[in-house]
Amino acid sequence: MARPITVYDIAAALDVSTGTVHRALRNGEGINPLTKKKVLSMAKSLGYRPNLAARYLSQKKKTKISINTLQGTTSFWDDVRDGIEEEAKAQGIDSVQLEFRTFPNLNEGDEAAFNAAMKNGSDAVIMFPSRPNLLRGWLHNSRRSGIPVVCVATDAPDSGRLALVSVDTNVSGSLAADLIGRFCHGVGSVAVTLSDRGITEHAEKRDSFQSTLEALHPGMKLVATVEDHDDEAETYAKSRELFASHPDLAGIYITTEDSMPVIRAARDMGVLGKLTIITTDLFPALVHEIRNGAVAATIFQRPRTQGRMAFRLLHEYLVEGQVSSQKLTLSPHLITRGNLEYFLKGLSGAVERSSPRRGSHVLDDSASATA
Amino acid sequence: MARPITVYDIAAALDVSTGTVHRALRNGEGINPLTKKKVLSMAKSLGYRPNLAARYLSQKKKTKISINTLQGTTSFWDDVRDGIEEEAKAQGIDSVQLEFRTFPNLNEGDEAAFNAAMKNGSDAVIMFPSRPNLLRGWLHNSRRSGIPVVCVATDAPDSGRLALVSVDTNVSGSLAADLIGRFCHGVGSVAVTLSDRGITEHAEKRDSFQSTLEALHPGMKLVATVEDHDDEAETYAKSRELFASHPDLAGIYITTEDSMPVIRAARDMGVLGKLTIITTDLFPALVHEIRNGAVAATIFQRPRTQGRMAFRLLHEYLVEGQVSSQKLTLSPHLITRGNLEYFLKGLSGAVERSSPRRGSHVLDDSASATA
DNA sequence: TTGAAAGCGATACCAG
DNA sequence: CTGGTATCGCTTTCAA
Repeated sequence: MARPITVYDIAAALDVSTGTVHRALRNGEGINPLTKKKVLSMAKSLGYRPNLAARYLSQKKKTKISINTLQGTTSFWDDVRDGIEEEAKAQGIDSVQLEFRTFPNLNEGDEAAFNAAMKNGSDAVIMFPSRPNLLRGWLHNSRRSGIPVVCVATDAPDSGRLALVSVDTNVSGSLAADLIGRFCHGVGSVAVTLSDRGITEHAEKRDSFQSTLEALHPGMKLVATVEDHDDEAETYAKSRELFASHPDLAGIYITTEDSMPVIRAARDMGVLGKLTIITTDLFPALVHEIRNGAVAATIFQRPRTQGRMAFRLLHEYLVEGQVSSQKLTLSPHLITRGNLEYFLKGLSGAVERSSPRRGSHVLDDSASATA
Repeated sequence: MARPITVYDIAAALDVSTGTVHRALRNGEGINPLTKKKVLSMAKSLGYRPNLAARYLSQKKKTKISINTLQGTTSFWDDVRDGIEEEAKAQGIDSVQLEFRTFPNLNEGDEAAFNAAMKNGSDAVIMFPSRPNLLRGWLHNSRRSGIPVVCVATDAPDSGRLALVSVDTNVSGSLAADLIGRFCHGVGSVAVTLSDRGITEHAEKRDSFQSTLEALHPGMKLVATVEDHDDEAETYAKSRELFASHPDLAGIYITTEDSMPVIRAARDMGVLGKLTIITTDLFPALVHEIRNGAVAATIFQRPRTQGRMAFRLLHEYLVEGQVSSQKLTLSPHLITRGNLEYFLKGLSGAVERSSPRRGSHVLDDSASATA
C-alpha cells in the first residue's frame, strides 16, 4: 500500500496552496467555486482521506455537541447521558465538548433547550424529540440549517434529523408476544398499553406484538390497546377500567416505562396474581416487582448503549461527512426473575442508584467489569 | 480548565529536553534510572496526559496486533474477527495493524500461531485460549514477556493474560433455567450439556442454571450433566444414552454451540416433540430448528460485540498503560421463534451468510442499520 | 545518557 | 479569493 494522500499532494497536483485545498475541502467559504470543484474532484480521484490525528492536533476549538434530553424521572435518561459521555471519552482524543441541557417534561423547556443550543453555537445535537412533529420547524428556523441532529429513543420523521438510535421495536414486541404466549400456555386474552398510538415506536411494538401473537399463539387474543399518554393518574384509571371490563385477562404487555400504575391497579383490584405482566426498562420500583414475581419479565432497552451509539454516529458524521446508517436499532435485553440479580450486578449499580455516578468503566449495558 | 500539560512542561520543569522526557515516559531504554524516576514523578504531579493526536501523527510504525482464533466451524469466530476489525477502523485513526492467524481446531496450530505472533514482533494479542492451561507456559517462554494478551470467549486463569471478554455465564445459565421452568410449567426433569466441566465458563453456566432452577422452579430437577468434549459423534452418542435413560426428560439446556447432534439424537429417538430445548449461539442449521419449533430459544453470545470489546480493551491498555477491567462480561441476547426473523434482519445477514463479508456498518450485534 | 531539531498533516492566520 | 507559513505535541534521528 502506497503512502497516503495528503493535502500537499492535492495542492501540488493542482499547483495551488494547501490553504486553498483546505478551504475547498472544509471551509466552503471564501473560495472560487471553480477552484473548489477542481480541488474536490482531484481529492476524489487521488483517493484523499484526511488524517484525523493531524486534524485533531491542529484544530483550535473543539466541536460542541449539545445533548438535549429529559430530566430523569427514572434512570433511563441518566443512563443515556452516561453512555454518551463514556463514548466521548473512550474516543481517547477529546476533540469534542459536550453540553448537557435537560428539560423537565415533554412539553416544557424542550424548545428553549434547542434554541439555547443553537444560539450557543453548538456544532451538533443529540436529543430526545419530545414533540417529534415540532422538530422540523425548529430546525428550519435555526439559521444554520445544516446542523446534524441525532434522535435517541424516539424518531422525528421528516424532520431532517441526521439519524435515529432506538431499540428494535419489532424484536421487542414479538419477543413479548412469544413469551406471554408461552407463559400463558397459549390461551387467554391479553392487552397492550402504550403512551400514544401516534408515536411510531409504540405503534410498532404493538403491531409486532399482535402479529406474532396471531402467528405463534392463535389461542390468544389481543383484546385491548390502552393509550396512557404518559400520565400516571390516567394510566392508573384506565388500567382499572381495563381490568374491570376484562376480568379474564391473562396477560398484559406494557411497552413504556409507565408500568407502575398498571401494576398498582392490578394489585388494588386483586387480579395481579393471575396476570402475566411484561414490562419495559428497569428501575428500582420495577426491580422490586420482578423480585416478588408480579412482573414476569421486562424488556430492557439499553439506554447506556443507545447513548454510546448516538455519539458514535455523530462522530462518524463529523469525521466522514456522512453516516453509515440513518436508523440504528438495538436488540433489547430480556430480564426475568431468574437473571435479574446477575443483571444488576453487571450494571454496576447503574439501575439501583438514585443519582448519576462517575468513574464507572462499563463498556456496554449489562457488561460487568471487574477491576 | 487550564491548558493541558505537555512534554515541554515536564521538560522545562526539570530543565531537561523533551527527548529525555519521552525516553522516560515511553522508551524505557538508554536513560539514567534516576532521571527517569524524576520525570515520571514530575509527570504524575503535573497531571500529564499524552496527546494522542500528536502521538499518532508523529509515530512511524503502527502497533501490530495479532488475532489468534479458531477457523470458523460456525460463524462465531468469523463474527468475532469482524467485530475486532470494525472497532479498529471505527477508531478512525489507523495507528494499528491487525494480523489474523487462525488455527483449525483446539489442539492444532494454536501454539504455532502464538509463536508466529511473537516472532513477528506483535505488540499485543487477542486470542481464543484453546488450551487455557498452556497459555501460561507460552507467555513465559516468549522473550518479551510483558506482551498484553486479551482472551475472548474463554478465560485462561493465572496465565498472566491482560483481560478477558466473554458472555455473562450467570445471566445465561439463570435465564435458561427460568425460561425452561416457565415453558415446562415448573415440573419435570432437565439436563445440561457442556463441553467439559474443566472449562470455567461451561461450569458456571451449569451451576447458575442449577441454582436458579432450584430457587425458582423447585418442581424441576436437573438429572444429568453431559460432557460432550466438543466432539460431534460423542455428543450424538451421549445424547442418545441420555434420552434412553431419561425417557421422561422435559427439557435440555445446551451451553455450547454443539447443539445439532443433540437435536438429531432427539429427533431420531422420537422425543423431540415433548422436549423443551434451549441452545446457545446462532447459525444457519439452528435457525432452521428454531423456525420449525424444535428449539424453544437460543442464547446468543454476541460474538461481534465480544470482538469489539476485546479490541477496545487492548486499545485502552496500549494508550493508558492499564485496563479499566480485567473481566468484561456481556449480557447475551435471547432469540425465540417470535423474534428470530427480526433478529436476523438486524444482523444484516451476518448469521446466515456462509463466508465473511465486508462493508457492513452494523455498530452492535443485532443492531440493524438502515442506510 | 542527553540535547537539539526535524518531521508528521492538518488548521489558522496574515498578507497580498 | 489565494499563497505562504507558523503551529499543534509528540516521536525520531543525529550529534554531542
